[in-house]
Amino acid sequence: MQHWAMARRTKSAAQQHADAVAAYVAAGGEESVQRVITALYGVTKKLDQWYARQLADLDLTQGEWAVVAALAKAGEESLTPSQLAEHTSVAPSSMTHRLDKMAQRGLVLRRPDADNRTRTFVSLTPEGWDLFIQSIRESDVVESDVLRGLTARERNELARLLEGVIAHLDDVED
Amino acid sequence: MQHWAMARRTKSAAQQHADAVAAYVAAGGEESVQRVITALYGVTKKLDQWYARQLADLDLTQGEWAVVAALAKAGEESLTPSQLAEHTSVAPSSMTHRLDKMAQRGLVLRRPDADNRTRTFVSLTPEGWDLFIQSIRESDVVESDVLRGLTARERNELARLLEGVIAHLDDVED
DNA sequence: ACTCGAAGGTTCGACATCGAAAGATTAGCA
DNA sequence: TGCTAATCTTTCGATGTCGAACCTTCGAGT
Repeated sequence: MQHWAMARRTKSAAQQHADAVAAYVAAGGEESVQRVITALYGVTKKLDQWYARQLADLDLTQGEWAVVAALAKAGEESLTPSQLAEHTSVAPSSMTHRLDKMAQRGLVLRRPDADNRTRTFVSLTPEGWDLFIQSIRESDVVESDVLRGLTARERNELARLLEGVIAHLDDVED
Repeated sequence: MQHWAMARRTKSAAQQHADAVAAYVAAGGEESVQRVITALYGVTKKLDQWYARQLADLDLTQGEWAVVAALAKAGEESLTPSQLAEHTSVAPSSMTHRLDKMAQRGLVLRRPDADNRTRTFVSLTPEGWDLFIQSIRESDVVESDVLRGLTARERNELARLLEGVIAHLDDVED
């Protein structure tokens, strides 16, 4: 048996995680910190891969989905293109063409602000809402699957800890 | 006091998290799942914003950093452009120009494989390693700051739970 | 009322990324 | 050996994103 036969095997997610943490710690990172941060990105990477496939099925871009989700989270309130750019981490100039495409497809609606004519309001159409709801339901299945290694108790504990991190997020130096 | 005076205020990270979970649950997602997944992305979003600033200081692209990190994780072994594309979630064709730029800058080194002349090995130069180590040390400071809302015990518990999720990641249907 | 600076959205040129196809090499097999 | 399929990298045309400049409109101060 030749050693290189195994050298090119695909590594498990756990092994990749361990390798990454080892590299970060070797470079001077603190272990408990790197374990958490690396694990966080390990999980989101796997989720992102699945989302990419789901979005391809819906013929949606990652960025277009971000717009739908941001508008859905805003509920009844409309958002401006600038606010959408901020929420979806993109340059305002990029939002113009994105909204053009989405409006043409009937997912969003642009409406001028009567009080301030430099401003434009964007909102979800019923089709946009349908897309959002359908997507969330499909995602929920996979997300549950990703978390199935945890008991209900552990899942709640995980949520509690992460929300504890979020609670202090605004205090972090920008 | 007018109600709209507060309507445009920037929301706290915790409030944004709560809004997002509410929207997902309203759309049919299961609450405990959505709390975890949403919190996960809430934390990484904040981290991504900080990384973006740090990378801008180093005059590095997100994608270029991903290449440096992937090579560092591989340790002494070299990786091929295809493997790098796989690891950094990018099309192989995109890797060509990226490596061109990085090689010209002296961060990576392209070396032909003597055994298989269609293949090319890529490795970090000493300058690339320096960049990696410097970056990790700077990141570690902010990452620690992000996690400072947790006690040492909680941080270990968080790492344990996330690693539990990762352990089952390979079983998830692709 | 007038001016000037700020804010919001869009246009523009430059560049990164993508998928498809090409080019080169290797491995399998008759 | 010779043929074919597979693998790996690169090239190419199309598209999305970015930062800067531009245009319009609002608001504050005189």
